[in-house]
Amino acid sequence: MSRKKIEIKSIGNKRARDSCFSKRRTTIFNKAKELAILCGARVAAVFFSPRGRLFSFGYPSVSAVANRFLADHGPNNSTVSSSTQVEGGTDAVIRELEHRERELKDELVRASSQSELLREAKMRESGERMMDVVLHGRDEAGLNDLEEAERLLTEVEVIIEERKNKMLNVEG
Amino acid sequence: MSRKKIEIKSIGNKRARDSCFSKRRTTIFNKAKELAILCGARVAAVFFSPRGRLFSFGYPSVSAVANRFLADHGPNNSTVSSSTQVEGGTDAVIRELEHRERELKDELVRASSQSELLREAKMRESGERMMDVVLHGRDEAGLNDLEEAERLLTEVEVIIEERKNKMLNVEG
DNA sequence: TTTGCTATATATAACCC
DNA sequence: TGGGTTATATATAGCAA
Repeated sequence: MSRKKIEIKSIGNKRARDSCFSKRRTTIFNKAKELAILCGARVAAVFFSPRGRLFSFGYPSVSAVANRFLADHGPNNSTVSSSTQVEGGTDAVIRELEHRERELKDELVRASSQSELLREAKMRESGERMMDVVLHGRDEAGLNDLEEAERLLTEVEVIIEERKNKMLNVEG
Repeated sequence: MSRKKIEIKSIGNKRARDSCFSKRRTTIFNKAKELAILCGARVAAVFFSPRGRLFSFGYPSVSAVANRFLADHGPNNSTVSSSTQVEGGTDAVIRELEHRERELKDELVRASSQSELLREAKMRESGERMMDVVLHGRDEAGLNDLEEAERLLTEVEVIIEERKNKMLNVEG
């Protein structure tokens, strides 16, 4: 696409393939972010590299978008979307999700205002519980546990994003 | 970016915003597809338009990519739904998707038969590192650490969602 | 919502590190 | 894996339909 136009077919050379993936992935994630900011959209992207490594990008976060996606395409909902089109609606579902998201954000604000130590202690505790639930998949783990784990995830993800942004601001 | 360079900030004009979303989304999905073909990667992208409509793209499908999380990191399998090709989805398209999904599930079952202990160990290790980075906010934690933490978060989030969905299926 | 147009802005292949 | 360079290939803002 520059010194030479290439066919869109599998790249044989391993080095070239990996390099291509790395560069294009970066570009696509950047473009996804631009799209989100420019248009007020929510985006999530999950890529597996040729070597099987996972890369993801989300705005405002992968989980926020994933939650909404799963709600639309949940277990009891056999709707099928094409890559360029989607069937209508479920405005009610979307409204509910947005409401839930707002609650989560409020919760975040409250959490952020707490003392760092308390927050850290609570989080570590929750984190351990979360990893336990996730890893062992105990059947006794109820919805509440899972939802609590989700809340923690959201919180952690936001913190990570903040750290990353701060870092990028400093570096860029 | 053409007749004029624009700032990356929310576009006020509604018509312009929608148009921009439509064009850029198409481009990004195309680039994601190119990446997948060129590099043999698996990609999934889920976008919500400014108006709240869902657009998704996956190669080979959104569900295949989502399921790969589970195959790699958890004893889960489930249906998220799928997206594919283009154009008006009809029964034929749906049947094809369902068929493909079944194949992918079989593939997943095989993948899941690998040592769970190894997976668990790897994940716990990653989880501990993540919590450490997040809680202590070590400045030495570079972008790579944060991005790794993000990757883990995404994985965990998917697992939790699946557990929740499974639970909801059983209970309700 | 999407498409066509066209002058620019970006992305990127091939090559280095 | 990223990071840099340079000559091209693409993407795209602004308008119009």
